[in-house]
Amino acid sequence: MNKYYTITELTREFGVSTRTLRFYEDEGLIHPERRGRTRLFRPADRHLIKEILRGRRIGFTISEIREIIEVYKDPPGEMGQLQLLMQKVSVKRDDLRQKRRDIDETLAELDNVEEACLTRLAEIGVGT
Amino acid sequence: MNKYYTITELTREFGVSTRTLRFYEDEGLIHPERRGRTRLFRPADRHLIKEILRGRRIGFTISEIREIIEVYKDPPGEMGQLQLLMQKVSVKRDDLRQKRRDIDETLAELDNVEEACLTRLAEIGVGT
DNA sequence: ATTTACTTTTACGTGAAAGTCAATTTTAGC
DNA sequence: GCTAAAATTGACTTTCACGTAAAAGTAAAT
Repeated sequence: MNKYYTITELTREFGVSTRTLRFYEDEGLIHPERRGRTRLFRPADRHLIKEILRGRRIGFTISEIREIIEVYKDPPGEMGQLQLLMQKVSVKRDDLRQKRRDIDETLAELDNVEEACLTRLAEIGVGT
Repeated sequence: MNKYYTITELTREFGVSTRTLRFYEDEGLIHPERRGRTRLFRPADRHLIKEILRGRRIGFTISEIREIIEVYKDPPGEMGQLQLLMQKVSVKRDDLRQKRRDIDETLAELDNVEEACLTRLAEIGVGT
């Protein structure tokens, strides 16, 4: 047992290229095992990839993602580092909340666009 | 009356560079007036910039933003175009909803990180 | 008149995040 | 054991969204 995934299985599941996953490894985001030179991805890697892609979708940079991952791996033991981290968390939180507002506003605008479309369609529809 | 803004006024207000605003003009997102060669921004331009930056924050590309702006300027009169547009709107909406979920999940994770930090701080605090 | 503070255009540069291509292995299926 | 499919590395290329530097024009204040 102890399931392994090949790289292409994961590229298919997540809709990314092999280059992308290798890139993430080069960048130190994931550390798949090896059998010879071939990468073997464990469920934990798969899960991590999922989180990386989520971070990517909301606009985190690779190094921001790496930073978060490393905090999970080993949270800083030193006082100053901890405080710095907490500041960053706070900034990120504000950033994400702003993004949420932006999204909500944009969703509302999309509703407007759609309504305008429907109106237009009705006009045209009647005319023909 | 009829207020004008200079380019640096706006860069200061929005925290972007002059290069950015000129770039947006090159890309056809804004069309400030001119006195001689100097750009004069009207309130409408200012408002548009605000929307551009909002689009940017949630990860729209320049051409996506341009597309939205042009829809506002003149909504397509042709049936096929309208339907295409509505499809795009629908896709965008799904995309934004996904992003909102991503954000909520990440906010929850940030809470975890913060709690871990606080726990750590307490441990260290007690020890010293 | 000169300084100071902006503003302009043109053009090349940059960093992030991959994409693409080529030239080898490696592995799996028979 | 062979061959086709899959995986590897490495180098080069691309796209996006500006940054940066140079050279020059404008405008108001001193």
